[in-house]
Amino acid sequence: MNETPRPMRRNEIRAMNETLILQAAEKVFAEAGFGGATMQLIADVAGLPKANLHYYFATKEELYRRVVGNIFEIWLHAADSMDGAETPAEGIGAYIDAKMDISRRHPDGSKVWASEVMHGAPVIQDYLETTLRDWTAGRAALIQRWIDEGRMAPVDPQHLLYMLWATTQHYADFGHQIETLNGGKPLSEAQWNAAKASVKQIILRGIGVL
Amino acid sequence: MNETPRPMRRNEIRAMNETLILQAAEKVFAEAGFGGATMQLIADVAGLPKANLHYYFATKEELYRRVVGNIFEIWLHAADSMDGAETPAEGIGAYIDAKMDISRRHPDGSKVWASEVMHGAPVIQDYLETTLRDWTAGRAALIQRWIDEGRMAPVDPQHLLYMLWATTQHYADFGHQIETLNGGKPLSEAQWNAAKASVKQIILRGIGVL
DNA sequence: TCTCTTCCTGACCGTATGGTCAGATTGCAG
DNA sequence: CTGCAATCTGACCATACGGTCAGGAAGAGA
Repeated sequence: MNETPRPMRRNEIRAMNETLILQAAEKVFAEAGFGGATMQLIADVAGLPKANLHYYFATKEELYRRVVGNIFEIWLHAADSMDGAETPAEGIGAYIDAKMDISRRHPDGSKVWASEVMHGAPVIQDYLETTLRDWTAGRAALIQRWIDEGRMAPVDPQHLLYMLWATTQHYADFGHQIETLNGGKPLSEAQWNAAKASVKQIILRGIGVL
Repeated sequence: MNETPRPMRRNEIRAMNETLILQAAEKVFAEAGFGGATMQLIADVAGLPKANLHYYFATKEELYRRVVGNIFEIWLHAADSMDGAETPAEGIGAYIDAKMDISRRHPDGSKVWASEVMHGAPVIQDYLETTLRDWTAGRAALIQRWIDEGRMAPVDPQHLLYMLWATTQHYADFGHQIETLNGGKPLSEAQWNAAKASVKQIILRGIGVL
């Protein structure tokens, strides 16, 4: 029953508690939505008194904003895998892999993001209109270049991107449905690989690079 | 300023008000989520006093359950288009058309459904485990039959279904994102047709029937 | 017309929520 | 060791929420 006597540094305390709160918040927001989530529940999950949450994050909305921002960063960086690619098959295949991994490893964050967009993006509309718009334009141009060079079938780049987002994100957002249809059990390692293979197979053949 | 003097029949009153409330509820639940929606706001949108809502629907959860049930019916019936098909291309193409039309015509309902599943299906878990499971098994078997007959490429039927759901539903659930990336304007008639065509093109080629 | 049932609604209630604050505790610089 | 600033938290507050209810208004059947 001896307690760790080591005193904590100020920096450590702040970093640790912020992380603790953000993790708890992500989970609770994912499960209950912004409106359904309560600061009390987040505090309980984080193992801190509610008043302590308000010490680190002034309002519920500020905390929520941070959670959404975090997942948005992860989401955006998945595109790096698409850039260095030699071929369309390689680039888009890697992007699918990356986004499927996000769905698997950050299901809560994915749900929070989906929920935010679904409700009209009340707090991250500016992101959509700047960062995301630029990002999308860039990738659409890259895909269009591939098409112009005759390296893949002529499809609408925008709708291809939507399909990639939708399909990969589905495994996080509708994970509960998938789990139910899987006999109530989460997908196994092998099943995740099969899912990735299926998605890549259909889409890559669909754009004529298989 | 003359008011319509015709007295309303009992049946009419009930049917009209229930419809009015359900429509308002669908909209509000879609915009705010279950937790974020308030009976007061639904009442305002419906143009009725809040107490009147509780006369027709005892609790918020009962009202929500009805909204979810309604969209689930529509969602399930979209599969009828898949059944009478002569070829896989025809059947799956028609299913994509039907589900894209649902996304377009019932975006609010689609969002409510997505939100419900995303949050672990707290009120319609039984549907998932019975109706949806049977439905899915049936369609997967149909697709598998097509594959066995060599009429389409050998893909995992389950993951193909997920891709169909994800891609079509995306145009409703992430409609705000799509709208933002479309310069802030909703998709036009022509753009919706282009979207349908793109989705069908990629998927149908992806399963080797184009 | 009269009676019964359905429909309607303003006022009200208990509770839970987001947020505040004064004061205790604790790491840290000098 | 001392003083300061950062961290912590139980108690508290105003508000908004879901839901109730008594009593009035209005069709329906005789």
